[in-house]
Amino acid sequence: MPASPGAIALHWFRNDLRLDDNPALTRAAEAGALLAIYIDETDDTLRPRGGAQKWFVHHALARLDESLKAKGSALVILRGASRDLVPQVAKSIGARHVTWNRRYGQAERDLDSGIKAELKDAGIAAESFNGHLLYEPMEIRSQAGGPMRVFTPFWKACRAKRPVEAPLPPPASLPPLPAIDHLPGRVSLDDLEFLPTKPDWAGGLRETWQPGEVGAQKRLLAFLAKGFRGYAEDRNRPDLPSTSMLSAHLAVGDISVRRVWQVTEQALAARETKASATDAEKFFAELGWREFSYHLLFHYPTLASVNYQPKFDAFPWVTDAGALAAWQKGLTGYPIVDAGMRQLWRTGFMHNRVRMIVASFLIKHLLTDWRAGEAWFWDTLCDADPASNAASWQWVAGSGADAAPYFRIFNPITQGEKFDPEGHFVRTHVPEIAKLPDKFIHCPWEAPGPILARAGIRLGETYPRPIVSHDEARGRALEAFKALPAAASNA
DNA sequence: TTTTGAGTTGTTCGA
DNA sequence: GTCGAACAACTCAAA
Repeated sequence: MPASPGAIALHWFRNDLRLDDNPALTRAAEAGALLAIYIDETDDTLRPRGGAQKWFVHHALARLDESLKAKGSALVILRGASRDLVPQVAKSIGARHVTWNRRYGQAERDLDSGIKAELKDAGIAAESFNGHLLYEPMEIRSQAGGPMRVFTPFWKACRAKRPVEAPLPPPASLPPLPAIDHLPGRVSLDDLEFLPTKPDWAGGLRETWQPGEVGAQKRLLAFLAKGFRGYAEDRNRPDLPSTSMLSAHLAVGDISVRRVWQVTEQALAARETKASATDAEKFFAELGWREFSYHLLFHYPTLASVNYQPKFDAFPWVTDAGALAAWQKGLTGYPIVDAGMRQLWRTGFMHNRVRMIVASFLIKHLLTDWRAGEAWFWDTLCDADPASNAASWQWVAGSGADAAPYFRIFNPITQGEKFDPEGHFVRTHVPEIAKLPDKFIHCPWEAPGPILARAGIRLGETYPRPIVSHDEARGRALEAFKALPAAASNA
C-alpha cells in the first residue's frame, strides 16, 4: 500500500532510538506529516526498565530529539499505558498510518497486537517492521518445523537461509509535525525522571558511555580499529579493551545490528582491519547469540522467570540475604568476582567473561536462585536485554537450553589468573588490594602476613575474607546439582 | 522411524 | 609443567 502524500503518520519509537536503518520510521517519513513519539509505558503487564538503562535511554532520547529537530521534526514524549495512548493519539492527530518496529516478548506482542486491532477498527493502518534482529524468530525453524534449541544448528540455519539484509540509510528529510493541540499523557524528558538525583550515581556511567547514534557509531569504529584484531582470543580478557561495548547500544537500538554487520563486513573487505577470519566469525557468532536468545524468548515467553528445564523447579535454592548483598556490593572476598560486581555498579557494564564468573559464583558457590541474579543485572546493566539476560542466566544455572553441565563450576582463582593474568582488571575495580603482588592478586587470603601488611591490607577489615571456601562450595554444589532427577523432557 | 554425531565459554586428578 | 580422562546422561537436529 503506497503512503498517501497528504496523510498524517505516527511513528512510535521503542527500542529503535535512531534514524539510521529504521524501517518503520522510513515508512512513516513517506507521509505528508509525521508525529514521532516515545512512551514511558506504564502498562502493568510490562517489566519496567532498570535504573541503569533508564539513564542510558534518557540521553539516547535527548540525542534522538536533536537529530529529529535537525531534519525539521521533533520527539514527543508521553507517559501512560500505551494500550490506551497510542490509539488516542493516533485518532487525535487524524493519523492514517501508525508504524513501529517489532518486539518479541509475549507481553509486548500481546500489547502491540491489541493496539493494532483497535487501530484497524478505527480505520488506521498499523504497520510493523523488523528493526531489531538479523533473523526474526519466526523465520528460523528446524526441519521438523519447531523452534531451535541448540545454538550451533540455529546459527548455521540462519546463515544458510539468506545473507543479512542491507541496512537502510536514514531518511533524507522528515515531514513536518502535524497540528497538535493537546496530547494525552504528554510530558517532558525531565518529567520521566530517568536520571538519578539523590544520590547521583551516574558518574561512572557518564565516563563509560556516550548514548545516542553518534556515540554508538564511534564505538563500532573504535572496536573495528582497535579491539577486533585478536578478538577470537582477547574477547575473554577483561583487562584488555577487546570487546565491542555495543551491547547497550543494541539494547536500546541507537544502532542497528544490520548496520553493525554491514560496517564490519565492509571493514573486512576493504582490509581496514587486521582481524582474522576467525576473529570475524567469533564476533558474528556473538551477534548470533543475541539472535538465539530472542529466538528462545519468542518460543519460551517465560524465559526470564521460569526454568526452561522443569526439573530445576525442585532445586533447593538457598536464601541468604547477607550473601546476596555481599555479591551485589562486590564484597565476596574473591577479587575477580568483586571487581566484576563493582564494575557493574559503577559503569552499568560488566565484561562477558566476568559475567559468567560472577553468575557461576552466585548460583553454584552461594546456591542462590538464578532469578535473583537476573533481577540484579536487569536493574544495573545499561544493556539489560529481556532475551540475552534471561537466556544467559539460565545457561549458567544449567536450567536453560543447551546449558552448561552441572559440573562446570568456575574457579574464581584460576579464572582470574587465566583471564586477568597481571591483575589489571582487579586493581582497577578493587583498589584496596591494588598493591598486592601479582601472585596474590586473585587470592589475597594466601598472602603471608608481611606481604599483606606491606600492601596495606588487613583481611576482614580493609578487604573481606572469602565468604565461602571454594573447595567446600564446589563440593556442595556438585552434590546439590547431581541430586537433580534425570532430565525431564521440556517438550 | 531409527540412528548418529554433536553440543560456547570448566575443573580436577593422576600419569 | 603438560596432557588426557573423568565428570552424566541427555536432547537436539539431521541423515
